[in-house]
Amino acid sequence: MSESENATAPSPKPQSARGRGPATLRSIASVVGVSPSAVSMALADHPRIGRETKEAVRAAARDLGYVANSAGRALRAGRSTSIAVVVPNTAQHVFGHPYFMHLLVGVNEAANAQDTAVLISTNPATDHDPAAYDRILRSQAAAGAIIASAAINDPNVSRMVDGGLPVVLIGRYPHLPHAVSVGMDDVAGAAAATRHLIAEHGLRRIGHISGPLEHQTALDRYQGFRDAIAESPEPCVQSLAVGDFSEEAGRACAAQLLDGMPGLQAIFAANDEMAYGALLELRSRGLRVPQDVALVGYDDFGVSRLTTPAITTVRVPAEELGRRAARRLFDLIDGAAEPVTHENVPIELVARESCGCPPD
Amino acid sequence: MSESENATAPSPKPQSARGRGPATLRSIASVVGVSPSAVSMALADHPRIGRETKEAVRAAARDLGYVANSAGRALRAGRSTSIAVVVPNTAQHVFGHPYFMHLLVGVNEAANAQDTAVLISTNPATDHDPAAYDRILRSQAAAGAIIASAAINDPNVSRMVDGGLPVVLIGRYPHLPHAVSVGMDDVAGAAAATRHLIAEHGLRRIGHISGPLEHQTALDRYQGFRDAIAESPEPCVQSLAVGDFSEEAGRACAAQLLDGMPGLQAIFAANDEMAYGALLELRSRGLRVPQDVALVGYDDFGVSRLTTPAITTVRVPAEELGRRAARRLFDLIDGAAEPVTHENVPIELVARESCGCPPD
DNA sequence: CCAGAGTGCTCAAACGATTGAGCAACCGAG
DNA sequence: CTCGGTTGCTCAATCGTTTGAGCACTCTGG
Repeated sequence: MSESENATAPSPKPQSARGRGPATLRSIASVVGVSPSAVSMALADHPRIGRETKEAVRAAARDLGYVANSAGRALRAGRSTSIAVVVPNTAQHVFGHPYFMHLLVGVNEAANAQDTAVLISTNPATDHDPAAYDRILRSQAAAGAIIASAAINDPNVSRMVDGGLPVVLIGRYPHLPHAVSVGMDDVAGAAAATRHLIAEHGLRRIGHISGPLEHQTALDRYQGFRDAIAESPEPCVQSLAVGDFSEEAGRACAAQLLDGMPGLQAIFAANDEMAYGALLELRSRGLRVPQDVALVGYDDFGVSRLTTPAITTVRVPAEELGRRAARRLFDLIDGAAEPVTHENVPIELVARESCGCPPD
Repeated sequence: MSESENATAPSPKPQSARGRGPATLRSIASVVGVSPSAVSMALADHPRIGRETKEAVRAAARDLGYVANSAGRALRAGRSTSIAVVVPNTAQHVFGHPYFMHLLVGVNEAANAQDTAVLISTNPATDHDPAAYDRILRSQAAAGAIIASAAINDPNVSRMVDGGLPVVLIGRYPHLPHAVSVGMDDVAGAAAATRHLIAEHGLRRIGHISGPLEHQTALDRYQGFRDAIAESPEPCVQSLAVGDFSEEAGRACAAQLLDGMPGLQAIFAANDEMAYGALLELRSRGLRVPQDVALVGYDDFGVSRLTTPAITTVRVPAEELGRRAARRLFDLIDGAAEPVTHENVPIELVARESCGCPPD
């Protein structure tokens, strides 16, 4: 009541246009001398706003460094301007894994292109909690979510997929056929790796160190391994040890394979960490890699390149995975026609030394 | 049945309590039969709300899976419930660096404890843009920011520090004495590493591969290197090559040091990536590590542990850095008395094989 | 029987952005 | 001169949450 816009009211209230705090539509409005609505419409390039007004508004917005308040916009629009990247199980080795970081780089890039912020969401160590990411999503802090590295049986995943929020899964989820997901062909990748050992290096007695079998990725890589063995023209002997993607497990599983299978010629590990563990075990037994036992890993996030010998591996294009997942999520959010439910990014065998190939 | 409870208004408005979409204060209110205000106060455990009402509200909130809409809350409160982690310069080697990920783990942990979301903010590749993170902060999507790995001369940093938003810097910023920062004593760390080469292994001719000297971290590590040389009871000879923290630079700088300083006995690299590059160069010249040339790195994010020989390094507690930075940021946001402007987390020398110490 | 205190709620306003409805001014055609 | 259309804005309501003010009621002491 004691207020007005362009008037020079001597009221003590600091309701001034150029007051402290970030610029708002109102502050621009009072500078330009129009209503906040007009400012909003001008910035949106609404046809019913005059050219001069638009120019004046844009100039004032630039001068004041105006950026729309995200809470106000989200509240009105009914949806946030952020997307969330969700990592359901925060075992340290998951969130801390380089895979996740590469994913994030890709997601971030795609999100930047859409002027969208990226929210990281994970569980605290105590998993009896109703899940931190659940709260983030229910609070509508994110317009959608990308879910990475979930176990097959994680009930949270299907709950979120059915939760009404746009969700893109990373990986393959055959038991959730209606879910949108972006993954890679792990079966083909693992088969290629195994076939390389068989066909290029003539190895016949091969052990596989798999990941935990409640992860689809572990299942698929094991499947690819068996496929390659089965399709081999020469008869091959296979063996399996189940690990948990950790270096320690790789070491223990390698020991198990070596003890259980005389004349073992090669080990294919479902990720590089375990391959490195296997390398340590082989080395400690005085076995040479690749001369005595050949070794192949999976992932190629830097680990495998650094070891001596460098580990032959299958490159997982995590960054591309993140990029595509984000783009798909934006399609979902924008309600674009979306018949595609699963997309694979190409994988690639990276032959280094541990399989017996010549060093570079 | 699609209508409100106590009012039998025949209006066609689908204002029903249990309508589609997420639960709101209003929907709880109409279930319980009180006003939205009462619900809000009940959930906040306000003393002026009766015990029975509180219980009914809490039960209804639980049943409906109510989580406060973050946009509404942020708008009303005038501040977001997220914090941002900002990485000003997105050269791939910065955002993609494991350091960043460890930082994120720590930040995330502390943020989870405060029911706060973590926003990742970085620049797209094209840096002519007014900066993506700038927009995030100006849009008030975050209540505060943690800024990681900024160059000394990055004008964005001081702008953000002075921008009114609570900001915690990671690292040491001697030219921004009023800024709150969390870092580590790189001078001491580098001195310890260098001193180890001098005192434990008796080396006297030592080269340093530094990072880009517009980074305080690079300056401090170089300073520590020189301090250790200067304080040595035996006269030492030093030499410097300036890199950019990349493996390629490490390799080139190692070549430069080897060519420029006859009888070089040791190399101290300002990070592990460059130490690894140096290792490759030494190896390609047929020089043995550590017998011919000893090698020390800095960071300990996994790389240095994996190489052969494993690289002696200085452990940077990135996770702890992130944790403390987040906690300090919450202090700032909550307006806690905050005289402390800089805090150091302890560093630790990790002696492995590349310096000449016995393997494990 | 009434003042005063205490209890338990409701009301209304506010945060900032957006948008359908509406209104005033003007122009050209009839 | 008036009617219809167009232009260029303003108004008011809305999103969901929070909170100071206020209202109705009960209890207690005098």
